[in-house]
Amino acid sequence: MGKAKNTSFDIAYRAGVSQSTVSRALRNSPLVNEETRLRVQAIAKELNYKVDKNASSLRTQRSGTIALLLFEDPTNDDSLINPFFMSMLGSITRACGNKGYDLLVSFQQMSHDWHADFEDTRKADGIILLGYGDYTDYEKKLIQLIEQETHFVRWGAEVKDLAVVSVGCDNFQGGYQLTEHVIKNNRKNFAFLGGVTSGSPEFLDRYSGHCKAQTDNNLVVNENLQFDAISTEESGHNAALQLINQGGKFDAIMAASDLIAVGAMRALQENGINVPEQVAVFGFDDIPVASFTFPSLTTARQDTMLAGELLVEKLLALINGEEAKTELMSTKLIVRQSCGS
Amino acid sequence: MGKAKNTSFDIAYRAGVSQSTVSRALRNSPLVNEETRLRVQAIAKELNYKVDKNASSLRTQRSGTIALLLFEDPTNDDSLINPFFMSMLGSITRACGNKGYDLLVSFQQMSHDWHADFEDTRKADGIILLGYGDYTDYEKKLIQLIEQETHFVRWGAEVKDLAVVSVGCDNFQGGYQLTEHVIKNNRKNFAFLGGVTSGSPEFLDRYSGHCKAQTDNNLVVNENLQFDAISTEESGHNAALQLINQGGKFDAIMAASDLIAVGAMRALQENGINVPEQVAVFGFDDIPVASFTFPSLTTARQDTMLAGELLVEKLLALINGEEAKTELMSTKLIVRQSCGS
DNA sequence: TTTTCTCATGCATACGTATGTATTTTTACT
DNA sequence: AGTAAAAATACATACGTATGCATGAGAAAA
Repeated sequence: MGKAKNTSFDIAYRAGVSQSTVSRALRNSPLVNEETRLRVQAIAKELNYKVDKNASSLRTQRSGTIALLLFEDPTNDDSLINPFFMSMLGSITRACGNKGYDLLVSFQQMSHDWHADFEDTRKADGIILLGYGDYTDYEKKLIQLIEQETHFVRWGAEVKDLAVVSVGCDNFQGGYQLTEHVIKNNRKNFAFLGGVTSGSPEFLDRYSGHCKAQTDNNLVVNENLQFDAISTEESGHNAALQLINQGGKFDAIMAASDLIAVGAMRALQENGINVPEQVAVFGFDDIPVASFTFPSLTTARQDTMLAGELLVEKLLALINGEEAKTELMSTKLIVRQSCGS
Repeated sequence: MGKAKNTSFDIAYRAGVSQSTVSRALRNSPLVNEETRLRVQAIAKELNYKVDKNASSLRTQRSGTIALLLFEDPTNDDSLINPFFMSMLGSITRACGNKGYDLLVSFQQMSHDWHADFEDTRKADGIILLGYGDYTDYEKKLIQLIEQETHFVRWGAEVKDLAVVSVGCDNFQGGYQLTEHVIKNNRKNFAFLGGVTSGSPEFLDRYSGHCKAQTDNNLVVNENLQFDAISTEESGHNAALQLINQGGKFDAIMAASDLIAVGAMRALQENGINVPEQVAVFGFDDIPVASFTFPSLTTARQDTMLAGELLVEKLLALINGEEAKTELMSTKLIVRQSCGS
């Protein structure tokens, strides 16, 4: 039963060397003779010895871990997490793995007083912030993080006037591209579902691109056809009902996100409005659901794989004291059935 | 610039006490006078002092962290992760948070030689295993974990003859319940899409329940209408095409998972077969997509919230040297449109 | 006043590793 | 062979915390 864990001293004893030599041998230090190194490594493997990360981290002041803070909408108290962020989570996990880092995941309520002390406690070397949310408190927190000299990067639109490294997609371009595509399909009267005045700047950028595409094509933006919505199916459903009930004409709906689009399509179908014949609908994100809806959803894809890699890459640069710049990725138009041929 | 991190010694100095008193005060030890405790805590807060988790873990041999190993299908090399497990991940994260534990997430290929040394390296106090997969190598690994006295629990069907704590859902009951429901809707000729002989025992249990419901209702199981599929939309699509082409009659399809069902519905619609009028389709899991498909999918819900809580609860019990038993959760029939009224 | 006990605090140490410095061994050169 | 340089190894220490043990200050008891 005396199953005390092996330490580097045990390995040292068996190999007939000192503990320091063991440590160096296992880290492939050039200071140690090749023969001894191989012998030590063989013994370590035989005894199934694993370096104690706590001791190692304590000594080196490096944890080899990155923390991911995922902000949830407080509205979703059930387990349904925004699928887009889930996808991001997947790619970030992979990117971390490729770089030899572990990933600590923490869900937080944006509204609550979230804790980002993973670096203070030395549990992580840096932090990735993910999730839309109320920007008023958010910025305060960012400033706090900067003051504490925490290493972090974030997903989303650029934060102006703050020395924050962000990775985001070009929401303006995405909105423009989508709208232009639908205009070419002979739609002229656009409605927009998504919070523009309040809420996330991402939605505002999408809306701006959406409007610019219209004016560039000699269409007049009808601001009465814009209805606020947050990124849930239900909210999209509600907004679409408002739109339907207000009476004005429209033959296309841009939803600020795919979830909103899905909810909007449901509302339209419930009201006997045919998609895409009567009304074209398109979203943003290209979440997995988008290809399975009926009709399948035309949308703008954000490259989550690339995003994850960039986030991790830039964070590691910061951790290593290097420079890192905010980066905007372009989106890709995904044409499916919901906007006609 | 000399921004050396505060240690408990710094707090001690300011408070005019010893480091040990600081440590005790911060951990609310009854050994320390209330007045001093409050004073120390106030100073710690003022200096934004955070306990160094590495040092703490090294000393206590407890990390306060749980590792989650998520196995992916090697087929999915793009970022699309099984949405069911994503949902589980969400609930596990939450459950960990509620218990004051951090969560380390690691994606692994079941086929590769996965590493589960988080406990050996003291990065985690225990491990949760999640994901279906090839069981041949899997069991070997489990045995290895047991031999190393690693604390772990897993999601899935009970593993017989092994002292492993599992949390799973009653796949047999779920298959039975679903099938019985559809039989009541006057369907008589069932097809089944999902790997039964090879692959995960979960699918086999669902199939068994499915068959039992038929025989209990005086129907004859047609084994020719069973086609293998893994849990992806594409695989479901392929299996359904095989089913359609083989010529035999069927008026209902049970898919071993929702993703398979979604793919099957696509295949049916492509072939002009109406769901649910001509063929009823039902799945298993109740992934988010299930409610957004057209027609929306009748399925069996696994309570991922409860599952996550149970997994964490049982793992913590094991870590604390207490007993923990394997537990089977019942599924809930979710009636939607894909099987008729 | 002396003794005993309780309560609060300080001292000393160990957790397991990584690394600067000192020491020994080997090699190279005169 | 003798010395200098290089290579390989050992020694010693620090990372920051938690905790057993010793100590000190009062309070209560004698």
